[in-house]
Amino acid sequence: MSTTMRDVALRAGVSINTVSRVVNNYGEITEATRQRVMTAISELHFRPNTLARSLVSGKSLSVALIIPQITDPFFPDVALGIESIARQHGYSVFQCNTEDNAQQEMGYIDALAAKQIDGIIICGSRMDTEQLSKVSALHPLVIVGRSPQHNAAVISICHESGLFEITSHLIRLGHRVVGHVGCSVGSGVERTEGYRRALREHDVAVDERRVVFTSRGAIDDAREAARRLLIQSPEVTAVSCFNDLVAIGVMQACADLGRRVPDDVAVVGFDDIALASLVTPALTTMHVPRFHLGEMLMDLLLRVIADEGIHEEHLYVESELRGRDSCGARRSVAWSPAARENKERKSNGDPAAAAPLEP
Amino acid sequence: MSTTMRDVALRAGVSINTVSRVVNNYGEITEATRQRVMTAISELHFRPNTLARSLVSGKSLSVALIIPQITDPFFPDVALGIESIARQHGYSVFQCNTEDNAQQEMGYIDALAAKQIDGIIICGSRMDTEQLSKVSALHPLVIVGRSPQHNAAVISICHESGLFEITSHLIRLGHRVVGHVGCSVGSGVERTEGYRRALREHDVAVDERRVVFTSRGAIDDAREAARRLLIQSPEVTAVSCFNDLVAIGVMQACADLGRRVPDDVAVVGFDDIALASLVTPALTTMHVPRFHLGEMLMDLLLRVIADEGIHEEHLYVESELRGRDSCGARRSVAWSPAARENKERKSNGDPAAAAPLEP
DNA sequence: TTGTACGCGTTATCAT
DNA sequence: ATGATAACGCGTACAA
Repeated sequence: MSTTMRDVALRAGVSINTVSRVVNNYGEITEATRQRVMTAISELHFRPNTLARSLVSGKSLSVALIIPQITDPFFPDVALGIESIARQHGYSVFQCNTEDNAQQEMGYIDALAAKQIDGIIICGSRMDTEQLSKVSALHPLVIVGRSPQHNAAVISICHESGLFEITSHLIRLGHRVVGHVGCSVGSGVERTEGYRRALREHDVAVDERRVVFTSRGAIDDAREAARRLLIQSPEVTAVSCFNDLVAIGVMQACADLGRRVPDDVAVVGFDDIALASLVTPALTTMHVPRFHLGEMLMDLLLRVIADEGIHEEHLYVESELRGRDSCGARRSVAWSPAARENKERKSNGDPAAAAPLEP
Repeated sequence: MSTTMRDVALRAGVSINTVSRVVNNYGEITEATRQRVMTAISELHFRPNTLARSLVSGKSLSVALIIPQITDPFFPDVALGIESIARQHGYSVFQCNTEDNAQQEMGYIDALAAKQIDGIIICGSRMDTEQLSKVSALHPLVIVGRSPQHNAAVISICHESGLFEITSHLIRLGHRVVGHVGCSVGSGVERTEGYRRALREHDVAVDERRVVFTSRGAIDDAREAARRLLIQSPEVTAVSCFNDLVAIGVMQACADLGRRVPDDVAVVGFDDIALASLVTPALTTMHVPRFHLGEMLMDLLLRVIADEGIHEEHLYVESELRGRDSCGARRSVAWSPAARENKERKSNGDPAAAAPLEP
């Protein structure tokens, strides 16, 4: 067992209380005794027992980060931002992967409550709105990326408007038959809705046969789903996707079927994970500032913890179009004069790279 | 504040002790009182306070995972394996990113000790051998990927023999001028040594001007380093790398300098992160079973925790050659008849894919 | 300025 | 079979 305040007190010839005072810089002490205590502390390598401290204070100085899949490259960046702010404030972070399983997510929340966690951050929850409300009523909680009203603190990525923007981008490039590979869980619903709105607002027909879904947003699933889409609706000239991983699956499906990207099919993603700029062709996508999102999440959680009681607050992180090569030139189209010029440049970059669209 | 055993005891009309008994299935109790307590527990939603429990038991049921960079795709897989086993045994995992900083690493260890952590897993430590020994003497510790003797429990990736194997693979393909982009920290030293041994054992001259280093094993650094290498030693026809990220940096540098991969320069990586099979050309690399490594680490840590006292044990995880496209055909070389055949196939796959080499 | 005593929520030893 | 009671290590009114 490690050394306790008792040991230090004995060694320094003072009471336990005095030790506590110097450890916490509280009350008044003679410089002499403070020194005696200090040396005793360092001689014995004393570290206050956080457990005992937490037991009396009621604060454990630890929070939990619940994510569906740490292996999805989206989350590590967020996790790093969270940990960075947490560290600065003396908080530790429990890592909780739910493996996309709502059951496991609830199991974690239960276990964490028993651990006297001070707060919880949930990214990409697999629970429903009602469950989240309940959790929010019981624990300081910050969630990311769901609809606004949870009587909770939430930071949203602009899913709907993001997919609206990038799908609009495809339409402006001249595409009239735009498919979509979505995700049936989490933020997938909102993102797909943005796709639909873009088509509607630009008077492009929405045909639900050109919309397919993956259940996990993983590359392999997407490859299969995209294969179905491209075979059933070979007329699509562009595909907007739930996220970058899905987009990469779509590009693989294109390769499988002998369709060239971007010449035959333009593909766009979402999130701008590192992978997006490394695949060939480099993926046009919406950049989401993930590290910063993590920082915002932890900052907000600290405020929620400080306020006792329900803390309703809703923030947004803006995403930003990153034009690359995967939706480069469009085949000649009467509609857009720009398309002609683009054709000359072949797939040498997306026009948006030069002139980003306004939101 | 949450409900305590006291509350339950009051409600059920029994003593606190009795509640403790039913919660922990210990001692003998009448079925009647057990039921009374059980209903009180569920009515009040009682969860035992882990902090208090830990304070008396001396075990916190939580461990820490220390890694240099969660954003390096190598680590999330390991983390997932660790968490998977940890969960099964009721342990929680603290996430600790050191940002490649030994100082921060030590800071974490200090803080964790105060948190009464039951054990620590360190991947890719930035501390030196002596510091690690000290830590190992103080806490149940498992480390990964350093030299055998730390009077600690360690699981090693076969760095040296892995790079030996893959570099040998390049030589067998006919390459006689093989460069190397290494990493100056962590396991980089051993890996580079494997590269050197491969050259020596195959009677290929080792020329240190063809060896350059990155300080972090990141893509951008590697791109710069490789640029230097390719300009200073344009005669190299193959490059073996510290890891996949570095290999990708090397491929980028090749693109920058107009050298084609694999036609002009063959490139091989290490680790087989998801990215490796997604870049173009797909990267030939050594596959490291990361999830399984994570499982082994946590299993071992549990044994270390069970044994009190120093636990010396040394396990290995084998890596395995994954032949892909990045070191495909070799230009005609008198030495190897196979090279000729390969030439016909162009870069349609690495020979190793069909016939993996024996270790 | 310093020490005493009690409580945080639980487990465990000893009575009853 | 159940109930007092004393730890576990620390914070903090309150007393000295």
